[in-house]
Amino acid sequence: MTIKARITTLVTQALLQLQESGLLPADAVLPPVELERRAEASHGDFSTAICLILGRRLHLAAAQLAAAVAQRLADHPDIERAEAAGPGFVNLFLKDHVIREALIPVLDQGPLPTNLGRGMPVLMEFVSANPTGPLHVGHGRGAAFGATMANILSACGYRVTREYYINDTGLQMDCLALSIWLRYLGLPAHRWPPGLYEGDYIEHIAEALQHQQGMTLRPRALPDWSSWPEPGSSEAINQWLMRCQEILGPEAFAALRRFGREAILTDIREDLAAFGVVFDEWRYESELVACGAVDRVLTCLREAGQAYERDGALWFAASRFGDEEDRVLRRANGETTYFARDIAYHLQKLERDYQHLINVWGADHHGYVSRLKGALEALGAEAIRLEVILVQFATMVRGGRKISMSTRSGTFVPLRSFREEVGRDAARYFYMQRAPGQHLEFDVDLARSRSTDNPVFTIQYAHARIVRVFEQAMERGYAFDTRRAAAHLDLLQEPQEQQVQRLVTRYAEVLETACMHRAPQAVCQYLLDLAHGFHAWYNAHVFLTENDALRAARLGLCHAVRLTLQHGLELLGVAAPQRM
RNA sequence: GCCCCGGUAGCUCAGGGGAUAGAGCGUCCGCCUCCUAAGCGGAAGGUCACAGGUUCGAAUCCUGUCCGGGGCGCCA
Repeated sequence: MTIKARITTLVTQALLQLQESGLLPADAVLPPVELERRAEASHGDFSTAICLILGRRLHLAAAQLAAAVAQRLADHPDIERAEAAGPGFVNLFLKDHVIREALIPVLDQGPLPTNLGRGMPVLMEFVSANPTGPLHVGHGRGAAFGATMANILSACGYRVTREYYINDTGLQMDCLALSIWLRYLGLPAHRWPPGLYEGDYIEHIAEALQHQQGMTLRPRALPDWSSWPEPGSSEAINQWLMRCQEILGPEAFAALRRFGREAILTDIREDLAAFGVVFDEWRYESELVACGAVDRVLTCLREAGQAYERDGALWFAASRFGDEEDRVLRRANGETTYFARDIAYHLQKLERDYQHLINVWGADHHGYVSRLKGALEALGAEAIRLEVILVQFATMVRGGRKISMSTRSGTFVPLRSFREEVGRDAARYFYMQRAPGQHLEFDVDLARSRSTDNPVFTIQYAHARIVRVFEQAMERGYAFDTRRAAAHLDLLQEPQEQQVQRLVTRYAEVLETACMHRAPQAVCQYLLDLAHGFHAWYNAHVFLTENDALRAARLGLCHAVRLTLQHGLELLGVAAPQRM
């Protein structure tokens, strides 16, 4: 239990006592007590506006209520001082022993996991980039956010499964196969129909294909490209695809598609692993299609009267569920749309043993959310269990110049080169510094700087410094044990070490806040605060003093800080270096 | 045209009905005989875009306006 939860209970009990004593009406329904941490030291460790809220609801004088609450709490052994302030706030100052008692378990085991989630199984889907090319920096933000959020949920007692959904059916995969084949046959890209995939990676895959298959996918006579449909025409891609499939035959074409898919997935997997992002499940859309799940969904929607035929296509009545217009499920050519397959996928997700689903999507999908939820509702599924977190795009700034990212503009900075440029640690941290729903401006130069300008460096440096302190202690023959440290924590009376102790014991609250609000940026901010608190302390006082008891206590607090930094950095996917 | 996100310190952004609005960077002034000065302390810096409204109380909620970013396919 966090200190905050404990004190919240105390305040609630005080209010109940006021009800018993008649100061508050016995039949009043008490709103949940909320405690605030305020920056202002004179506002104590916690402050609450509960009396203002009650005063308004029950038409009572808030200041008098606050005084009564403060009076009830003042004698509690955990409370140093309780005072009514301003128009009706109650400010609470904790006894030092409350902080110390919360600190002692951290000395032994590091920060303890909280149990907010009570083991609830959660499926978290993120990245899920189409296997048509390497990841770019836009995917990087989703990857960093998904991985970090999953870590935080997990640290807060949820049972999290991390899933990557592979969109490996549909037109885009056909285009990938065609692109590889054209490159393999040596046709220069400027003669391809526009909309196909170019780039070095296509060439590498074509080379690998040749390496593996030789020239077996080459027709006896090279196609006379000039007789193929004009690349610029609107139907060029479809016609080129048809010709390609005629030449290769369905099986070879399918094999080509799989080859391209696996090559790209291998690349994506390696890229993510190097970014510290690991998945538990990789699900193929093609398997969903193969097992008939998509067809079943279409049948169900039709039977439910929520789908109809028009212009040769099958439509979902999305407008009945708050969408602007109805949406196509199956095209006139018989192909199902991405939308139809995604309904099947999410229906299947809901049927698996998860109580809650979280999707991390790029902000460009925002219009898609209501449509998907509508379809799930139409099928009688609990769409409410699906939570979609939209991650806004990131802008890169290098040398004062913006490099804008957009799906359409085609300015893709590959995640790999970006990661190699700024380093994994800075990349992961900077991506998480801002709320997911906010546009992010990524300062590449700042992320690269190896100085105090850079928050991730400040934090890592604090960790490395503590490691160094312990090395020095060893060299001087000072033994360290946590029990001795725990026994002398009461000697830590300097303002900086008081501050650091409070920061350390606040960590669990920060995690719970970050978890509930889906706000990993709170962890970044906290770690920076803790690092600053530590550096200030380090600068003001010598830890390795001659005084055995004081030294033990200071080393103990150092140790707790280090374990907390390490824990937080691990959640963010950032290294906690031994030295710098 | 419709939809989403935003406008808070010079810059990048937290906060998102409650007290004197915060952090990092930048600027200015200080601090090493000492465990990493890759550090620390202090100062200056604000009409929370604008106008109405709700409220005992609005940066926060509502409406409108202006400005910026993004999205709107029988692609995925």
